[in-house]
Amino acid sequence: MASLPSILGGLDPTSDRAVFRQIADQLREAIDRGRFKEGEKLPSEAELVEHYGVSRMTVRNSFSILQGEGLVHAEHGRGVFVRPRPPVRRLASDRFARRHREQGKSAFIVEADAAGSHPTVDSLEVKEEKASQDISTRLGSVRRVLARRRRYLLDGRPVEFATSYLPLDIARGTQIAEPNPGPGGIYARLEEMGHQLDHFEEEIRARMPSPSEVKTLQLASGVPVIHLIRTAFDTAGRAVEVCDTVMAADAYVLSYQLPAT
Amino acid sequence: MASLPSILGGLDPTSDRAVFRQIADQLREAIDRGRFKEGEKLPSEAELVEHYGVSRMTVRNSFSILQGEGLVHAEHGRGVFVRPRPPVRRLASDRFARRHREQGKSAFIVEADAAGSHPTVDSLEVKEEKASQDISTRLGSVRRVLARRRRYLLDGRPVEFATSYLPLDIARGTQIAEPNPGPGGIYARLEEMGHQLDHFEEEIRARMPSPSEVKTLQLASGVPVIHLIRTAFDTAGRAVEVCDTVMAADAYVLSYQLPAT
DNA sequence: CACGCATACTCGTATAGACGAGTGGGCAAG
DNA sequence: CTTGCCCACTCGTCTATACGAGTATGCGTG
Repeated sequence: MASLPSILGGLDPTSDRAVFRQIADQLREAIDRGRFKEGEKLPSEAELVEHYGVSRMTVRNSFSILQGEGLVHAEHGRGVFVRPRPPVRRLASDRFARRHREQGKSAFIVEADAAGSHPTVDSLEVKEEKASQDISTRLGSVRRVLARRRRYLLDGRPVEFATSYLPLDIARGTQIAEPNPGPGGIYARLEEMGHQLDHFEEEIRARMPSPSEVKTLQLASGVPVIHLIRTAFDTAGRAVEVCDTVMAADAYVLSYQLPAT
Repeated sequence: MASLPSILGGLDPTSDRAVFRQIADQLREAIDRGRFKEGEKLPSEAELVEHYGVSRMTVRNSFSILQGEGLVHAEHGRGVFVRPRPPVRRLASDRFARRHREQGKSAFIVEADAAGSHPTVDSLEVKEEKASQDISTRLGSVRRVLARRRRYLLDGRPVEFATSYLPLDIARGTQIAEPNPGPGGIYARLEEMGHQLDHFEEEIRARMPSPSEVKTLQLASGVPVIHLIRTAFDTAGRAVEVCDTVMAADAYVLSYQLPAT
């Protein structure tokens, strides 16, 4: 690495911009310019204290800004590193097309294999429970539901946590209530059972994760989540499933096709 | 407000959870439980220093966690407040349907009026410029484009910043190159000019905002942005427009309909 | 009554120091 | 050579203090 002074400038004491912001600005610019590359270690707190002639808390303050922006992450005992951008998963709007259900494996597995990643699914929980107000409304005033929870990982990294809710009168006693719903997933089962699927509605929000989401998805600070709520409707117009998904935003690009009519 | 001890508990010195995290946890829980309501002022730093018997930096550290989560925001000289959740704008997948173009006003104005908000559009800039690598690719290897930039505000609050890019051979010299593209917007003009629209593709990402986005959208800390890139295709299969939009994530819910076929 | 100023309270910025805990490399003992 | 320990370096947590700057309130002056 080049010497610090050649990468980072000095402070402007006449500026009304706070010192820790100036330092953050310089580090951010250096990262943007590629002076520090992905995964690379930034100068240590002590080095920056030396370089800028400020106190350690001021340097830490600068780092915390960059952390909040999702640009860097700190590792205890090792240093502060430029956060690598993980490979993203692209979700296309035809991902639930019937033709994709005809294979044996789930969409997640097929897709990850094709991308050369190693997919895993865990935290499987299937149980009956009371429907929340929101889920009840979306499913048309049901009291209790079958909930299927699972977590998806790519190369060991959790990227998505999803819960499917189905009305009991549809799901109880069927293979949908089993841990393994069989080839093609629950949508294939629903169609076999006569609930011909008509369309899906997806609602998308983005926000910062709750502490429990940080834990479940092992999120670095400064990484938002995409919250997607999908409702599946059958040809009778009935909502037959609601799937609530929380995704690590840095691992996903969602893609949709809209008709112009 | 009830007394502090009745709302916030004490610290657990035996816990290995850091003190500032414990304090953040207690404040978060109090907010979640509604003990502090939206827009309400939290106890001041000094009060919490007193209550917990810790130093001020520790309390500030706790606040900075909650700020990063987007739960609270600080106002210099006033206090720290529970961040109110602003009214959201719902974008439906039929928002570009032809029937919506037949009115004189833009979709944004119509929709906001209906919701009882006061809409504004500003920062209008229309100019020819060199296409970025990405835009060029999306539009099919064009060198230069017409760029239309504008910012949308609801009740004075910026919520969205958008730039449309069009190939010069389509846009140059037409009303699309004027500040006011006329009733129904540029999509209406494109269709009048023979570019019958066939479908749109939208790509959605979520991430933390850059400093310039924080400024333009006046974002509070802890608010991510939704980055949406839409490409419009005509019936000849040509990409006739790319619209790059950055939205304050707390102001939007996107909604899509997908066919099940 | 209206205005302006003093003042107390708020958060913002910065310093200096202390100790703890995780990491990794080097060195010494086996 | 291998093992295990020590040490240097890293970030994590916390205290105590100081001054600055924005806000709001009340009081006194005009």
